[in-house]
Amino acid sequence: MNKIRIIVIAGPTASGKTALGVELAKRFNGEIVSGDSMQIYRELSVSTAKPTALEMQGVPHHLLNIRSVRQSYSVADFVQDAGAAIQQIVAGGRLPFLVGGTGLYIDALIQNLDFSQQNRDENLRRRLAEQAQIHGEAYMYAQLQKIDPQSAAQIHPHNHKRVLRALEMYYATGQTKTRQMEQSRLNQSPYRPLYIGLRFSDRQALYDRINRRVEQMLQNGLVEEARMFYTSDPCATALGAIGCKELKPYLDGSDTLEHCVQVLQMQTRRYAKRQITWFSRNPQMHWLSADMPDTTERAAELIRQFLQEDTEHEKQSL
RNA sequence: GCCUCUGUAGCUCAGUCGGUAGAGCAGGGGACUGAAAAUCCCCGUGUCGAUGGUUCGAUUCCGUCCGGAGGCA
Repeated sequence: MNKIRIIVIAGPTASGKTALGVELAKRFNGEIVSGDSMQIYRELSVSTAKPTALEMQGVPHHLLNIRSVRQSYSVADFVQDAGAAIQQIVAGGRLPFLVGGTGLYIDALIQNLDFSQQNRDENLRRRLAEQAQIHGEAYMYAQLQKIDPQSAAQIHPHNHKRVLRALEMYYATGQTKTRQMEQSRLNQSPYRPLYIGLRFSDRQALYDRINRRVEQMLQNGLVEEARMFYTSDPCATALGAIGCKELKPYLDGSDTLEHCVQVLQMQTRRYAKRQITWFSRNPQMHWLSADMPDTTERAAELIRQFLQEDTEHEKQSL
């Protein structure tokens, strides 16, 4: 069975992924699947720099606005939703482009990590959190060390969220996280990806863009969006989004707008740094300078080669 | 003009009873399998404002100068 060809466009926030993705999709008869954990939310548009209808230029986009801020969402949902969207695109004879900055989502999809096991249990999670309250986090970590010493060794004792998650995985299924991950890795990926990454040789140039984009968001109605957001009963997932939470002190009247904006810019810069770290470890990434005039041409050339190689590969296997 | 306080990391400041210095924040690096825009880990050399003096030795004590803040005229 032939693998599905997919173009992945990754990079830190504000690096120009959206524009590049649209331009390339137009040239190669493509459609876009958003690889972004927050643009799925209808109520978050300005703060997530979600592409506007104008920016989309008629290119179909999948997985935008598919949830309300009240609904949680996770990698598992994404792998399923994105997989379905890609099937649909391919069935229509078009080339899928996965464009986004959520490294975990992208890797989980392309590597076909297995989330089919029912190892998630909200009630269990709540009980574990209560246990942690009563006995302390160190106690929970010790528990994990006994049950699954391998993952305990990989998780820092202070990373409570992951310690509890590893315990949840075990208690929900009777199998350790280590074991489940081993099995998940055995999965064959149905995809044949071409990774294109956008980067800046000068970190400051990226930071300048981030700072300016936040200013632009304010002009586009960021404060209003944040105000609405907090009246919409947002779930924990949405509450983690960068954008609204930094403006909360201003909305509450406990800080100035100016200072909140500075914090927002700072948080966005840090987020970009984490994204860079994540994508840097992908050995298959083809890095292009985001601020060069010929970036689109170089990306197009990579895709041409990629599609060509793939065709030859298919001929050989016939 | 006089008096007082002050000048130490990018910022806010500790500190050294004289043996060349350390916190917070910022920043940098890293990890990452069901909240990932989340969560977590690691990283502190800087003409101690400048210049003379005392001293074996000065960022620390003394003098002068320069910058900043406040007070009195």
